[in-house]
Amino acid sequence: MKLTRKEEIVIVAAKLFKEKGYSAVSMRDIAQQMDIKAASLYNHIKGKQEILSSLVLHVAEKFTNSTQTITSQDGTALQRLKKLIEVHIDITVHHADAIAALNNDWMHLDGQDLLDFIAMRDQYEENFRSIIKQGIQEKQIKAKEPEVILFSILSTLRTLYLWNEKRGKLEVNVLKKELVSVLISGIV
Amino acid sequence: MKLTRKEEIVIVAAKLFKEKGYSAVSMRDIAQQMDIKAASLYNHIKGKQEILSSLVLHVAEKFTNSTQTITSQDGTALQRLKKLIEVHIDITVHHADAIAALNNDWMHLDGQDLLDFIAMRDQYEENFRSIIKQGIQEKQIKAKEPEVILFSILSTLRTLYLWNEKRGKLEVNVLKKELVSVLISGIV
DNA sequence: TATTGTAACTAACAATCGTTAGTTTTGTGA
DNA sequence: TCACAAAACTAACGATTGTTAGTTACAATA
Repeated sequence: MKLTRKEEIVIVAAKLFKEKGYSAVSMRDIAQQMDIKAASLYNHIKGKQEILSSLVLHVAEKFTNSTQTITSQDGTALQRLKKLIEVHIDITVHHADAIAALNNDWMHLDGQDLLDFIAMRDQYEENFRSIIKQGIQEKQIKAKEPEVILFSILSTLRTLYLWNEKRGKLEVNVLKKELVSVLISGIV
Repeated sequence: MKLTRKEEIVIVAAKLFKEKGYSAVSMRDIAQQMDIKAASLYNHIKGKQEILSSLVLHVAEKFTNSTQTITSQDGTALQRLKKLIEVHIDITVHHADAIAALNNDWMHLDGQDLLDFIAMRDQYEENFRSIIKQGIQEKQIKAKEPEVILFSILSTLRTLYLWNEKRGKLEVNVLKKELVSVLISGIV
């Protein structure tokens, strides 16, 4: 499980991007954090943009792939929705830094990378939406405005990366159970 | 209701910050959007930092003040929690651009402004937390991990600014009612 | 030992950044 | 009409940006 030098750079950069955002982090910042000079980075990567796109597209693909699997599974809409939430939590816990960039810096992607990202993002969202609508049709989910439900769940999941450090003692499986319960059944 | 030139600048800057983030927006970008040259901005503001702090601290104070009022009101914890959510929605709908900066660019504040912001943010969060804990004690709210409940509600509220454009047809009062219902009573 | 590929280095580039100084235009009230 | 303040302008500054060119240090392999 030895990391390539490029992978090390991407990981270090992700931490910095999370703190200050892509635009506020310079190549010299990244280099300093790796104890080398900025020019040396270019032995391993094409440029700053490549760091961002490696970071963002890699984890975006992870989301897309996991989603596809679940959507084509058996069970009720509500069961698939729960499963979707759990998988999102799993990925978030294991890629918190990359998800910070995905959430906050995706607009700094350029060209085809940007188009690819938006396509995956839209597809991911559409997946959630259709499952929620199925749930309403099957009368498992309240006949509320589906967009409000979608927005509420996605907001919580997308911001989870911020909360991952403070999670602390709370084990992942407990977090999953509690969060699914709060999102699905409410708090009263 | 005539705006000062400084207020115009802050409003224009807020829109740009929302799109690309504080660091990626140059003074020349802001100036261009106002059809003047970058140097002319300095007749009205001290610098780029002042734009950010005007933007962020102003709306942060609005949140803080509204919160204080509600916390010292009568009623059950659950009623106060609902009221808190509604007020948050109100402020968000009317200051969506400023809230983008508050969410994503607060770390670029400097000196006392940064300290003031963090203090207000922590206080706001603590307010929500204590009301939730009261609700659990009064057995109106499920005895779930209070941090999970807090996180779930705050995440949704904080991300609402993103969703404000797509809200479109949905009227503010309907949004409030639906969102409070989803956050409190769940979706099943 | 000689060779080769990896990964670091120094130095510098053009472009852009926030900002300042000094000057000119524009609008308003006496 | 004149005076003054508000708000624009041009030009330029030093610093920092991402990146390139060319060179050197070091380890593994033949």
